[in-house]
Amino acid sequence: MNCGPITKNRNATEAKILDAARRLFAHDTYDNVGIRDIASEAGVDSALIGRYFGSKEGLFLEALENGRNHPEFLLEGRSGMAALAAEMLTDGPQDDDKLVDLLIMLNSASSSNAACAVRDSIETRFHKPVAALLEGEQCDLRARLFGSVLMGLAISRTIMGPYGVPEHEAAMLKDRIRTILEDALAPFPQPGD
Amino acid sequence: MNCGPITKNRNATEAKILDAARRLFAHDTYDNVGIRDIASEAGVDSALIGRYFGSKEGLFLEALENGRNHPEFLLEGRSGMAALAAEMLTDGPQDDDKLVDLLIMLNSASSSNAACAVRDSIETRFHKPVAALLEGEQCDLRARLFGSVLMGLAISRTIMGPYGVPEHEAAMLKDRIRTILEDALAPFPQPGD
DNA sequence: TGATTTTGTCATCGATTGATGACATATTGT
DNA sequence: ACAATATGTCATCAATCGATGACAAAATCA
Repeated sequence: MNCGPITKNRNATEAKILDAARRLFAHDTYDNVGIRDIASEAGVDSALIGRYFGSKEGLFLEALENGRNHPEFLLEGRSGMAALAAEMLTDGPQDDDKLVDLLIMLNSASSSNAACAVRDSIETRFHKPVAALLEGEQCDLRARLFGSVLMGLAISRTIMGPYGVPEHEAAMLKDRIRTILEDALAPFPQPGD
Repeated sequence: MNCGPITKNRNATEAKILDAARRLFAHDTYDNVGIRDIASEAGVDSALIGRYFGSKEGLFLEALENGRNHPEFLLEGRSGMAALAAEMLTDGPQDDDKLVDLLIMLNSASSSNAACAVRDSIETRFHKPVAALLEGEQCDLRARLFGSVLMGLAISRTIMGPYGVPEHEAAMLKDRIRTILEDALAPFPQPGD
């Protein structure tokens, strides 16, 4: 087992950087995460970020698109999607891979420096896939509504801390969140109804 | 009428700064709004911000607490609150005073530099008053849920632009948002139900 | 082993930020 | 009118940011 201190390895270093970046970007804004923070978290020199990823923005984009394309909960159908989201937002480790993808997008959405990239990413990797799962009219609008609500829940959890609810009430909260998210996804009443 | 160019007037200058600050903070993050931006928007020298408000953070706090205490829609009862929020978030001028108070809080919630102040403000000036209007159990939790959803809707509107929906579908969207917000506020089912 | 390339380190750049003291100008009070 | 104060302007500071070139060390290959 070559577990000794393999000192120089580009692939491993890139992975460490990317990992650290995803971890930090999931907990703070694009502007508030510096390349020195990332480098420090990754245990490498900050110059390597520029060398391997071109720029901070390049690293951010990589971190943004490195997640599993189409987060798993998108594959679970409409109500499963809401249920899983509710589950993730109430308990579960905040570093859950499924959440990280979302949080990276959502946290930095309001950083105007990254807004363009984030907006594209949200549109391409979130709204579109979600809308594609829906039936009926106004799929895009309903997908966006779903995303908006989810964004609020995620940011609130990140900023104000987890909802501190006793065990037996957490189930009710999850149910409520699930209801809300399903509401956001539900078709609008049609004239013919 | 003394409408001539009254050149030096501290009160008027402070008001101009505060106005500009509220306008800018309502459209962008705390970190992304510089004191030079504010000064430029207000048409004054940036040094006056430090002189009159102590620091950028001082100005931000002032802008945060300068709003009408208890936004009007908080006085309308639970369903009126949701309805008004839906109205504000879908159409209406984005500079509506009632919205500005909210947007200042919500936009900068994810800026860790202002997070502490914003968290306090959201807690004191939003969650608490909302919770006080509710009946039944878990008022604090339901108020926070309401705030979370509202935050998502507001940020989404700020970042991704207004929901571009045709006139006759906007009503459905407003209805849906109102439903969602009322859901967030509704009491949890009790064991005795 | 010695030459070459890859990988990591360090120092520093220019730009930007919030902040502040020195100075100029207007207002106020006598 | 003149001094005293209040208000506004300007230049500049230290700190931080992302970025980058010069150099050192390790890995690779002949």
